[in-house]
Parts: sequence; C-alpha cells; structure tokens
Amino acid sequence: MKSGQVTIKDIAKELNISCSTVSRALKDFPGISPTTRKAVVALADKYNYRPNAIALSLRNQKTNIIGVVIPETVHFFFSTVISGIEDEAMKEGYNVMICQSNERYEREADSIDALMGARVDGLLVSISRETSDLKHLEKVVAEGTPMVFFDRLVEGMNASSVIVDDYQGAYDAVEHLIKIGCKHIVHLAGPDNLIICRKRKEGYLSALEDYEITFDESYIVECRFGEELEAEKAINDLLKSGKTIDGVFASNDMAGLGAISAIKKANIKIPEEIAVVGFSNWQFSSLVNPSLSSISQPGYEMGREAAKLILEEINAKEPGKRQVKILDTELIVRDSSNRQ
Amino acid sequence: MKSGQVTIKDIAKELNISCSTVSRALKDFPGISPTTRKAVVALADKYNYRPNAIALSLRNQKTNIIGVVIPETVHFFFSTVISGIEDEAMKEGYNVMICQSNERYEREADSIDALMGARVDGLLVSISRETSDLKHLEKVVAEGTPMVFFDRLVEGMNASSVIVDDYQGAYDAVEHLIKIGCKHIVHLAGPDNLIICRKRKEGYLSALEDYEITFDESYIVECRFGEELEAEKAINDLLKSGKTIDGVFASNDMAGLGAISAIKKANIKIPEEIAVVGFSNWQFSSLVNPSLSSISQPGYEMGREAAKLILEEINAKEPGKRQVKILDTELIVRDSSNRQ
DNA sequence: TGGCAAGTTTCAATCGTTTGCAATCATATG
DNA sequence: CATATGATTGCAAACGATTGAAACTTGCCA
Repeated sequence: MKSGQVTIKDIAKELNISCSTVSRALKDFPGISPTTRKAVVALADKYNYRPNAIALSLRNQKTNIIGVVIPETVHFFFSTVISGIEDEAMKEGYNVMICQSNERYEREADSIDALMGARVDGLLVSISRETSDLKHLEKVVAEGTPMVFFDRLVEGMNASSVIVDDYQGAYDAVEHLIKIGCKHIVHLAGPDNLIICRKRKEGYLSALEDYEITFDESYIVECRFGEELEAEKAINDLLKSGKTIDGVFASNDMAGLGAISAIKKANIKIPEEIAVVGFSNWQFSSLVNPSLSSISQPGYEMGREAAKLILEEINAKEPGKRQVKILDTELIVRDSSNRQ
Repeated sequence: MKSGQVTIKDIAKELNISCSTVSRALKDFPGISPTTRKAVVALADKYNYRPNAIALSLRNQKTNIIGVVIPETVHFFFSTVISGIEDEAMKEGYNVMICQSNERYEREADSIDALMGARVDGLLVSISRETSDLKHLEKVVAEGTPMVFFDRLVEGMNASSVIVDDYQGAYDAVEHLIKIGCKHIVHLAGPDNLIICRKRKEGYLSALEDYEITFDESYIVECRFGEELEAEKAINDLLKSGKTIDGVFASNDMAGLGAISAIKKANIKIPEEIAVVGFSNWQFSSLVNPSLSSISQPGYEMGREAAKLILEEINAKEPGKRQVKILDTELIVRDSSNRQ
C-alpha cells in the first residue's frame, strides 16, 4: 500500500468540502446538491477512487473476507473446491484468503491464527491428516467466528459441515465389484483418524455383509499416505502371499493406480481377473491405462455449498442450528472394472 | 468478525489503565513497570489476545497481504506456483489473497480491482488467455502498487517478472526429437497472444533451422484451448491428409495426450513411428500410457521467486530496477519418445 | 425585519492500534 | 521545604470511511 490511491480526504481537499459530503455524494445520499454530487463523482472517476476496504472493515467490524484452510491446493479435488468457494464468495462480494496446512497440524494452527488476526468473517476448514488436537478450532468457536468444515470434518464440534456421502460412495463401489462377480475384494484403506476414511471402510464392510461375502481381516490394508508406491507394494505383497484376489477398492485414486501397477506387473488381467475401483475421480483417472473406475466427488459443488453455509451463518443475527450437508457421489465405471 | 475477540481496550478497561500502556506493555516498550507488564501479558494470554490486523493495516498503511491473480488453480502447474508463493509469503509474515480469472478478462479486471480495494501491498499476476487490453494493469502501476508477473507476462509494462525459459525448453524438446531421428515434426501451438506460446514456437523453429530440417507451414497447428479433443482432431486430420509425421511437439501436455490418442487410434506405434513430447510435465504425464515425455517447469520455485521479488519491491524505499528472472526447464524423457 | 423551514453542509465520534509529548507520581537532593 | 530527577502512565491525534446531530445558508412569509 504505497497508496498512490486517492482517499475521500483527497477529493474533499481538492473540492474544498468536507469528507462527509464526499462520502454522501458517492453513495447517493439525499441532501446533497446536484452540483456538488457531480463534481465529486467526476473527481472520483478521474482519480479512479476505490473505497478503502481496510477502513471500512474497521468501521463496520466486518471484513468481507472468508478464510479457507485446506490441506493442499495441488490436489485436484481441493482445487475444484476452492473454485467453488471463490465463485460463490465473489458473487456475494466477499474475498477469499487461502492458507494451506500441507497436512501439518502446526501449520494449520498457525494459519487459523493468522486468519483470525485478519478478522475474517468466517472460516472454512478441511483439517490436515495430522490433526487430532482440536484446541485451535475450539478457540475459533469460543470467540464466535462462524466456521464450516468441508470434506474432512471433525466430530463433536459445534459447527456445520459439507461432506460427501463417503459411506454410500464406498458401498456403491464395492457393490459394483460384487455385481460384476468379485468375491475376494481387497480394501486399500486410508488413515483411521480421518472420518472420511473410516466411512469408506464402513461402506466396504456393509456391502460385503449385505451380499454375504465372507470378510477377511487381512484384505484390509492401511495406506497411510495415499501414495502410489505404497499401494503397489501392498497389493504386491498380497499377491505374493498367495491370497485369492479378484477385486480392489482403493480409498483414493492414487492408491488405485498403485494397485493397477502391481497387478499389471504380475501379468494379471484387468478387469477380467482383478477389477479395480478408486475414489475421488482424480483428473488422471480417465487418462491412465486401463482407465480407472472411480467414485466422483462433486468438489466444485462442495465449495459452493460450504461458501453458502458460511455466508448464511455470517449473515444470521442469531446463531442458527448446525447443519450437515451431504452431497451425493457418483460411480464412474471405466475399463478397470468394466466386465461385459 | 462477530468479534468476540478481545481488544487492547478490553484489557485496558479490565486493568483500569490506558490503551497506550497496554500497547506498550505488549511490545516490550521501555518505561513500563514490571508489575503492569506482567498483569497485561497475563490477561492478554488468558483472553487469547491477537492484534487486530485491520487496525494495524490502517495505521501503518500496510496490510501485509499479497494479492495473487491466477488463471485457474485447478491446473497442476499453477497450484504448485501457489504453494511456492504461500510458503515464501508466510515465512515473511504475509498473507495471500488469491483470485482466479478463469481465463476471463473481465473477471481478471474485477479481481484486480477487489485486491486493490483491499489495499494489498503487492500483486502477483499471471494474465488470462483472453487478456490483451492492459488498462487494468496500467492503473496498478500508475497507483504505485508493486506488481510482478509470473509465467504469463505482458510486454511493454514496467514490472518485473518470473518466467520459465520457454524458448529453450521448446528447443530442447524438438532437438531431442530430432536426435532420436524425427524429421517431420508437428507443432501443436498455443494461442499467439500468450508470449509463452510464441516463445515455444520460436524454440521449435530454431531447432528445425539449426538441424537443417525443412520447415513446412502446415506442420504448425494452433490449438487455442489446449484441450485433448482439439489436439486429437488436429493430429487426426493431419494423418488423414497423408502427410508424413514422425514426431509431435505439443505446447502443453493435454494437447500431447490428444496427439497420443489420435496416433494410437490410427494404430501407429509410439514412439517407434511417431514420438511425442509435451510441455509442462503435468501430474498425469507419468501415469498415462505410454507415459508422456515433457518439459518440466519449476512451478513451486517460480512461486517462491515471484514472492521474493514482490517482497523485495514492497520493502524497497526507492522503486528499484525491473528484473526478469528466467528459470530453467528440464527435459523429461518418457516412453512416448524413448527410442533405444 | 424577524423568524422559520427547507436545503446543504460540517462536526464529531467511532472502529483498534500506535506514538510523540505532556502529565503525574514518588523519591532524592540542595 | 522546595524543587529537580527519573520512572510511569495518560492524552490526543492519526489512519479512512460513515453517520447522527448540529450548524449554516437561503428564500419566503407575516
């Protein structure tokens, strides 16, 4: 802010009138003579006057800024969420301040502190993989700043959230595998402290139960980091152990890809011998070979819904009820599970 | 800002002292009695006092916010740039405000206006595909707000920039194709109004010239949108026209992928009969089949460098010289151009 | 000519923080 | 006892914009 930008004062001085008059002239307040109004508007135009949002924030006790704390923008899913948030926020005259936690707890806490210091009107949060201590989030609630979780929520917290129906998505994926004939389905699970991962596991288990498929504990392998090699190794180990496998449900697409890798290297046919379904429908999923079936999550819509919820809370005089918005997923069948 | 957050005033009132004293006590100013200081610090701690960044911004005429205008965060490359910007900014105590132009001129102009209204200390800009009118950018410069371009810069503007050596990257890609034996190399070009695309085309032309390969105008096809189908159609048309093709240099990976699609569908072998190289090294490039050779751009580093440059300008008393930082690219050879 | 109303404009306070200067206090010195 | 000294603390203005209330300027009528 080298502030070559003109202020109301500058205009007032040049026209030899008071700031109040300038302010009122610019907002079409009654009681300003047409002459004055025209002179003010002309000068404001000439100098490209823009109201100082900082000054307004201070006076109105409202910044019109939404803070967003997100694990990583480089994930395709999260970047679509950001797009949704931004579009909705911009439409309503809000700006967005984004901080990435890089999946680290400390960075998440620091980010929230910074955003609170900036007096954002509300906070949209998707917690990091590391987060289990909730002090930093409880402070936010205690201080009365509206907060909405998206995708990665926390339990037992007085805040609304927007999530995807992970349970149902997982159920759909596994049901699909069963219906094409799979009876020995491996689940590459995510870390247990993320609710989304627990839900996906539950969906997997329910589908097995509903279709009366015997469950084998060793068919669930936790892939903590959701990385390709991690999953490749997991599947490879299982194959070597001599277990029968005819289907894989991965809790994310990168793991699904790792599974495909391992299976291809073992010269096993996809989907004829082993079918694979991932989760999240990453950008690359349609591009790999074989293309990866997946559960698509409406990221953009999640962003918009989260923004809508937080704006609702910001504009509510009374603290309203907590809401949980659950968005539907969609099974996208591609070559990796397409048995005619 | 429902502002349950405590202010200096609240603390002052509770201790029956003045705001000045509280302020000084919190900043370890000399001339405050240890008793008072301790009482203030204790209370500030108890109430989780955070300085109001808005008030500070107004007083100091400095927001400690960097504005970022970017075409789309959903592009892997741009999201890595954002990470770089954010890391560097956070390290120096700055926050980042991000606006996406979605490749639209009008949205870009609006975003810049919003960020200027928020009195950001500096602006990092990568222009949209649509942008050719520069009025909105010239205003920024005229008003004395530091601005640095990254990746997509504009010419004839008094601002620093961080770019990738697109010319050299393209040259390397084409030279590589020539060295593995290609003599009829198609270039899927990007829109001419983006300097990066013109540079890539120049690199292509130079390499052909240096290696004395006759140039055929019809081997350059412009793909305006950088989409897969667009490129697939372009290559398909060329193949049908009966032209000899043994290499493709695409100005981005999505176009490269389109080329691969078209070639595979025509039952032509990659890389033996036609080799393909893309540009940008998108996340999926290593995952597709055949994996796509590409020119990697250091996105994260570009973000950090851009942030460093803008911080330098913000902190400089005198407006310094304009700098252009050029980052090196790297040719990554994968299956699509790997002839033994 | 005094007075009132309508039409304009200005004053002053506010938001939270900082900071130069003035004020207050206690203690010590002449 | 009066005053100087040093240690603390408070006052007030500033940043830019808004807004209720007060003040000013007209013109007009009795």
